[in-house]
Amino acid sequence: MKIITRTVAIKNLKKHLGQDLRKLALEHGITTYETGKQNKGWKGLVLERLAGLQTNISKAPNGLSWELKSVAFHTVKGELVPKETMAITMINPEELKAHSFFESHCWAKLKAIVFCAVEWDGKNAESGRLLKVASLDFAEDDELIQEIKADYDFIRNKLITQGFEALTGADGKWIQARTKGPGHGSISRAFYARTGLVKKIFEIAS
DNA sequence: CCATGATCATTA
DNA sequence: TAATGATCATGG
Repeated sequence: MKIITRTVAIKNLKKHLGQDLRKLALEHGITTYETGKQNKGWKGLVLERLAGLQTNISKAPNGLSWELKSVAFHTVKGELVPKETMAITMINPEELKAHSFFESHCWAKLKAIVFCAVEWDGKNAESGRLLKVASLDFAEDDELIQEIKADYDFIRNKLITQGFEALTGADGKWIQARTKGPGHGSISRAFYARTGLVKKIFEIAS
């Protein structure tokens, strides 16, 4: 199996800048929504494919390598802004209690992340152009990181004092602990990056 | 069956 | 319009 580094992945992804993701999905045999069903994760799968990855690094329980994320952007008054929040990683209550921010998967992923901006028009995703690819290297003393850490600590503290169930998407300024489960009664949680954070990240990366 | 991808639906 | 909470397809 071939090892894909961040640099290589970005290089691969940049070859597809400006292209239509939907078409690429078709070429790679990835189901989108055309089967009549709704595959909400297809863009992520396509991107992973384009980067040269196998389709199963997604689980990344150990966060050993880097993360590939895509964000939907839409245009507001001629300016490109993040349309939605972005999932960062699952929350494991026990690990959240045990680890500090810089020990967490959240940080491990955040500091080695590769963002893909995707233009997203409407619900059906007919035109999904790959807008931009950006890699990021956060420093621990970064001002922004300190604020994110504060959010992490807040959420962590709430988990410890009020329990896992008390967490809500309203917590946190830059990151949030939103529900995210299989979707049939079973509910778990994950860290999400708010749109403001996504925007900031792109400003830094530019 | 559950974890992971990320969006969709609902409400304020 | 924005924000939160819930949901779906896929792979192992």
